[in-house]
Amino acid sequence: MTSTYDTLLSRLQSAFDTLEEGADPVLRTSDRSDYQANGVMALAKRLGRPPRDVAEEILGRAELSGVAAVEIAGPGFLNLTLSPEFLAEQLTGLRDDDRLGIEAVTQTKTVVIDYSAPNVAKEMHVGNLRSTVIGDALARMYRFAGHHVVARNHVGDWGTPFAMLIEHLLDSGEGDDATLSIGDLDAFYKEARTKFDADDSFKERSRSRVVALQSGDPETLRLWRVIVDQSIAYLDLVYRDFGVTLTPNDVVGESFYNNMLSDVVTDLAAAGLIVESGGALCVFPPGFTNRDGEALPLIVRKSDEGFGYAASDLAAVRDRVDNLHADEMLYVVGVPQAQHFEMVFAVARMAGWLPERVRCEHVTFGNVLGPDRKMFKSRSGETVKLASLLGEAIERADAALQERNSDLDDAARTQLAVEIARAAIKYADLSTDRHHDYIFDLDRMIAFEGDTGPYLQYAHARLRSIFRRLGTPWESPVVAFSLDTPQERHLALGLLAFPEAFEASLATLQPHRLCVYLFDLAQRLTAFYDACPVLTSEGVLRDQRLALCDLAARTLSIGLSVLGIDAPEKM
RNA sequence: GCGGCUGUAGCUCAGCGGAUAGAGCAUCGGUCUUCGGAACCGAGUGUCGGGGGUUCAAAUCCCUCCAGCCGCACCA
Repeated sequence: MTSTYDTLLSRLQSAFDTLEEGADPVLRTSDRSDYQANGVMALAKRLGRPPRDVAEEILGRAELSGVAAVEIAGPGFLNLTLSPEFLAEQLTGLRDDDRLGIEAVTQTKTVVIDYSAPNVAKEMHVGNLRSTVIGDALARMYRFAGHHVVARNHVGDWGTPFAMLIEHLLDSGEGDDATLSIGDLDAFYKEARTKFDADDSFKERSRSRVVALQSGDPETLRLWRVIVDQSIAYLDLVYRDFGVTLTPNDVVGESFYNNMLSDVVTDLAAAGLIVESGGALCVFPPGFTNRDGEALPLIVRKSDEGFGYAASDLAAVRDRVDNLHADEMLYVVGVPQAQHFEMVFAVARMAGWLPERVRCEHVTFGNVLGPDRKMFKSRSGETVKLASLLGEAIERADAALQERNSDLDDAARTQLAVEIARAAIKYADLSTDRHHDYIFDLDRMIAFEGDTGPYLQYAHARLRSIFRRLGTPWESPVVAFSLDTPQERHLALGLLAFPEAFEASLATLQPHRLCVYLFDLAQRLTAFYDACPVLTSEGVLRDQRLALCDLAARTLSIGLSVLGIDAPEKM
């Protein structure tokens, strides 16, 4: 079905086109009418005519009869009020559409989304939260839109940190390495790090160990494998706990690109892009300077002949374009890496590895802050582990559920607590503009009131309970939606706006737009719910209201699931 | 120094070229003998960091200043 917005837009567009080809009607939802078109003023300006005049002419040419009533207001706004017939028709269209008006794309693209990317030797912590949550939401949204998503979890399983770990492992005696738990590894990593920072000879040995790793020394690789295997198994558990779609198959870490790194250098050299500087092999993409105003290099091979992460990132670009046939590549990585990615993309373009047709974007995000507005840390000043974050959220959700003395048994209640906890954490992360930092406040995000994940889940569960109370399976009858109360109409308009909200959210890679939409819908819903009796109403009115409830429940369910948030049937 | 990001109601955040700047929380006041009250309705508060400029129209675009955060060659 054609969405309400698209229908209006195309009608208006035809009329605008007759005055100036391609003139933008600037169609928006409105608080003064259902929709408003603001494009007349700009057009009139270009035409050198009085705006209201132009508005009249557009009105005369737009085929809107049966669709919307239009009024010219103020300097030349077009205020559109949807006709009852059109509203009813659109709602009927939604009723029969599993996708609620969101059409699957006709051209399926292969979209490679690089996200999460923890370090395999460490436990996952808040620093990994946003990439994981935002990336997973984008992956789900792309899939729903009908694209082919290839998730890549570019874990840090290579290079100096790993060399450092192996070196430390040798120092302290390997022992029964097969029993190294991830908790041990985390402590182990910290020890190694401390030693690396304090001890120059250890640092040197680590650097040589990188080379051994990169050149495939068997003993080095054996130790490496031990650590990696355990880490991947651990990561999988965390992703499952959080309801993240990443699997071990998506783990394609830095190590994967190891055997492509020398080709990166050779091919860059062949293209005449490599410059040696201070013993390192570099590419100088134009437009990047350091603090002294000198050209800034992208170091592809370090002076110790080890490869840096620029090399593996370049190899990854080639792999994704050549072997995965990516039409679009997203890197969900924090903003501090902005310059690095700009340089990598620039070099890839210079080398001809990244064709113009491939959209390649660094999807940045801000920091997670504590209540003091500084980087979120535990009371003791340590980074907070995702497992403990979720654990605490689950405890609180569970406690809240127990207070409501529901009829759930322990197992069901615990499961529900998990779903609520995930929703709280994910929604808090997704619902603000990803560019901004946000303050992590568990009390607020897990509240059942306000703009929170649990509130949206509850809105959905309330609807589902209505249908449960019916006692018999309900199938939406053909109803003539008449929408006689303002709340019904308001809700209906909200339901019809789902496609544009979804599409805008996806097009801008900003999941928070979908969150804003869903919260607004939930508010319309509760207002409706309060003003319009459903089960106690009768006849066609009851059918109509049930149909609205059904649509709202489906919209919330799809909207939440596409964000990676569960929509429980019962709360 | 250069570059980037951020500065909107007491707090947390939407809005990013359109008509009186919105929501949640908190505060205050109401509603309803609940189709699940984990509800609804109403009220108040804003130099949209400051100052210039562009525009019929600026929180939104440009310049500048202030404040804060981040990045700026061999750690990823």
